[in-house]
Amino acid sequence: MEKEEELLKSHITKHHLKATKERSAILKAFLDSERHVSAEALYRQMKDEGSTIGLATVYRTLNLFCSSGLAEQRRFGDGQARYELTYNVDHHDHLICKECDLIIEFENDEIEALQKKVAKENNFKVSSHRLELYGVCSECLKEKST
Amino acid sequence: MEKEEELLKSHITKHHLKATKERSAILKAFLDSERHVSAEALYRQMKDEGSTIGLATVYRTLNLFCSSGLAEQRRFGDGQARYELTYNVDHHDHLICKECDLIIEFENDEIEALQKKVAKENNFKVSSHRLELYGVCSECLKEKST
DNA sequence: TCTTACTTGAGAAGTATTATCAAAATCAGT
DNA sequence: ACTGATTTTGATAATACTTCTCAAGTAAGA
Repeated sequence: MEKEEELLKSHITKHHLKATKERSAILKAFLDSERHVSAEALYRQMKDEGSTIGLATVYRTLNLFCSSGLAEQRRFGDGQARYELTYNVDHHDHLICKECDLIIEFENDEIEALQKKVAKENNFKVSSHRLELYGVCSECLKEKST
Repeated sequence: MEKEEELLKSHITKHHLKATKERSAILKAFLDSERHVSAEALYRQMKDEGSTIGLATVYRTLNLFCSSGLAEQRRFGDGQARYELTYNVDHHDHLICKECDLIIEFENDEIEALQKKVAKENNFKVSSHRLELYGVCSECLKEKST
């Protein structure tokens, strides 16, 4: 059994929830999907492969992943929430291309350290943060110059 | 006439729009409101003071403020968009208390510089960015410990 | 196996925001 | 100030995304 599956199972047991085939199927599809997938996109992807699982269940299950620590919800400007696997993944931030929706992840320890400093100066206990840089990626910049 | 009023007027003239009493009233209320006000909150605030301006017009006008460079739209996790005056205000980021919704603004040039560096390394042309730290403010921390 | 409690799919409902449209208001040119 | 063209307005419908509701189905534990 994969580690993600184990984590989900332990969360399910701990909270007196139930292991269902729908949840396994959605986890499998989620692990298979591209990072930053939306509920709608995951639903379509599964449907195209013959699944009959409803959209509401996909939403419910993605939220379950978030509460079990497997995933995190992100929102980048466009209305849709996106979900990304965070288990065993270091914290990172995002560069988002407004032309082609490319999302690049990056890590920067110096920025993290400065954030901690700012929080301390304001007597804040920070539980999460997000940093997003919006702009145009190199590919789209090339296209624009032609 | 205040500077903000002038800026709005020049945007209106430039784009062949019309100066209306509704727009003046909303601008006045906006300048008077707390920072990071939502459309709904601004609408209620005005209504409570006797205004009969519709919610749709408040939304439209806040968007107008954004395109004229007076304001910027922000989204902090909860579904609502918030608007903040940006004219003559330096760029800044936010600390958000999840307990009491307190929002603290801060500026940090070192972080800004590091962001530029990251963008450069990824050949990104950044047009905007946002950094938000979510957590618990000092007041709420105090309350929790009692 | 039985019972209880959780989960499911379908569609209704909710939330935040934008679109539609007829009536009213503003602007530019006289 | 008058007029006509164009924009703006308020009310409400529509939209987009997500959660809720509920009856029927299913898993877990005694």
